[in-house]
Formats: sequence, structure tokens, C-alpha cells
Amino acid sequence: MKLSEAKQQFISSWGAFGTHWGINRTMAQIHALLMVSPAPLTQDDIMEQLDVSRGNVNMNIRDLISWGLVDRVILAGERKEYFSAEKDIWKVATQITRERKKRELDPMLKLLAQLEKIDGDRKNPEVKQFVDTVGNIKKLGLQADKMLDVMIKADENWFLSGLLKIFK
Amino acid sequence: MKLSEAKQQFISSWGAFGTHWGINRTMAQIHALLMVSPAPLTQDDIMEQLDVSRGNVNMNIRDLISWGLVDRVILAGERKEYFSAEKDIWKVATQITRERKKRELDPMLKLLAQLEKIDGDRKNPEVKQFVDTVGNIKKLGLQADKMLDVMIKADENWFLSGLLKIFK
DNA sequence: AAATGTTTTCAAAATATTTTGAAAGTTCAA
DNA sequence: TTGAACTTTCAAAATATTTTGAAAACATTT
Repeated sequence: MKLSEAKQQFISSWGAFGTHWGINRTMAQIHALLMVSPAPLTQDDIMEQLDVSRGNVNMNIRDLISWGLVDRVILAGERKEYFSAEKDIWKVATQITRERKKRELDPMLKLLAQLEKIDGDRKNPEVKQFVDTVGNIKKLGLQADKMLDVMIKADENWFLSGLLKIFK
Repeated sequence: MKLSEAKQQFISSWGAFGTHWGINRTMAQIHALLMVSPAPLTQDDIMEQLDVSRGNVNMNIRDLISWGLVDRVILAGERKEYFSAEKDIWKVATQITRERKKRELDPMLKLLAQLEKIDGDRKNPEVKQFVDTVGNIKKLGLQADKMLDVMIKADENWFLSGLLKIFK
């Protein structure tokens, strides 16, 4: 298989993969393209290579920057802005984890803590099942939260070489 | 806060939460409703409580069953089918992990293995960056794969009491 | 086998999300 | 300050996903 073909396939699969995780296709594709590009690209490069509009590229790049996955790069003597993705996959993974935790897990845990404190007789099966379920989800969520915190702080080597042994 | 109010809020938040993870709102809401319901419910119960159509309930229930999160229950002497969700949150988590791994991670790893074997001179920066990126994603994916396998096989107590100590 | 209760299907409608592209905004060199 | 190069915005269009509801299929009882 040739590079151009493989690249196309990688970008398109990464896009499809992203949609299963609540990320829009173009955003995932731009990310994929930048990850396999050794040099920074301009909006026009991206528009051309992915065949999408300027506005679309602009919005999704902005989003990727807000996720901390892409950086604006100013090349000396160039008027245009260039964009470059974080290439260290471990950093990409921890960054995504960090953001999703902040945006989704933390607010959910806050809500669950509220819902646990409802009025009502715990002998009532409806009440009991509700409190139990919410409580258990919260418990699991708190564990996940702690685990993710540790992972975020851990460095790649520790994960790649160490974690495996612990889990084996 | 009263049970009915808390229940509404839980169902609606769980639905919103689901949409961030590629799960449709109604499917997540049905799951939430069944998790906090002590007794099994019929399609009509669900239609009424969530105010959605019969077809919608039917399709999403079928999907939840295919994910192994909901079971059909036949009550003796009853004509109607009842539905009941797995209440053990640890089992819910491992079941979701198992399915997503099978449906998404495993195929992605298979693809990456293919893409790594492209023709071309590794001295060429375009080729090098592509091979490096794909290779690193594959490496991380394989680690995650192994870790998830261990988690799936581990039992709840081991996770809740043991993992915390290891990670602390 | 007909009537009744229940579940499933799926085309069409409703809704939600993504994408476009042109206009407005910004920056900067001359 | 002007104008060229470039970026951002956002309403409208395109697309994708979800939901509906009525008809068909199926199952059970009489």
C-alpha cells in the first residue's frame, strides 16, 4: 500500500471512529491529518486535503485548540497561521481524558451527589432502588475519577511498562 | 427533593450524558429508567413514563438487549413482555467496556496493523511521521486493550478496594 | 379460524447536527 | 489610511439521525 492511500484510509477511519465517541467527523479527520503531517499546515492545506469548506476547518480547528490537541504555529516571515497537532500519543490520550473528565464526569458526579439526598422512606422499594442505583453509580464514578487523575499525572513510561505488570 | 423529581432529573441527565458518548438520548433514558425501577416494566410503561412512541421504545430496547444491558422478563400468567436492566453497576460497566472494545477498539487495531506496513522510504519525513504516528497509536491501543481485558475479568471487589490502593 | 392482545417493522416526518460560503472582521505592510 | 492577505462568523442549506405511527406480523385464547 502506498502512503497516499494509507493516509486516506487512516483519516477516513479516524473520522468514523470519532463519530462513535461524540466527536464530529471533520474534527477527527483534521486531527488525524495533522497527526500524520510532519510539518504544520495552513487552513488552505487542510481545506484542500480534506475537501471541506473554510468555515468548517476554522470552527473545528478552534475546537481542537480548545481541547489542547492542536496548536497555532507562526512561521517566521509568514503571514498565514499554521497548525500542528501534538504528536505524542500519550499526551493526546491524557489530554482527552483530562478534558472529558472535566466536561462530563465531574459535573455528573456533582449531580449524583445531589440526587442521593432525596426525601422519602428508604423502605419504599422505589426509593431504595433509586438511592442504591444512584449511590453505586457515584461510587464507581468516584473510583474512575481517582484512577483517571493518577493516569493523567503518570508519565508514559510508567504506563507503558509499569501498568502492564501490575495488571498481569 | 422528591423521588419523582429526582428520577426525572436523573433520567434526563443520563440521556444528555449518553449523547456525549455516541448513544442516543432515548436509549440512555430507557436504560436510566430501568436501572432505577425495582420491578420490570412493559413497553407501555416506558412509553408513558418517557413520553415516546412505541416504535422508538421497541427499537431502543432491542438495542439495549444487544448490548447485554437489558433482559426480557416473562412474568408467570402475563401476556405482555417485561423488561429489566442489570442493576449491578460494575457489571454494567464491564459489559459496556466489553462491547465497545469488540465493536470499536479491536477493528481499529486491526486496521492500524495494516497501515503500518506501507511501502516507502522511512527516511522520507512524510512516511516516517505516518509510520510513527500509526505505530504509536497501535502501541497505546494494545496496552489499553490488555488493560481492559484484565478489568473485564476482574471482579468488583478487586476493583473497588484493590485498585485504589495500587493507584494511590 | 376468528378475534384479541401484543410486538415488530419501516417509510415518512420531525429534529438535530454539520457544512457551506459569502460577508464582516482583523492584521499588517506600505 | 488604504488595500491586500488572511481569519472569523453565522444564517441558510445540506445531511444525518431520531422519532413517529400505522400497518403487518405474530401469539394466544376462545
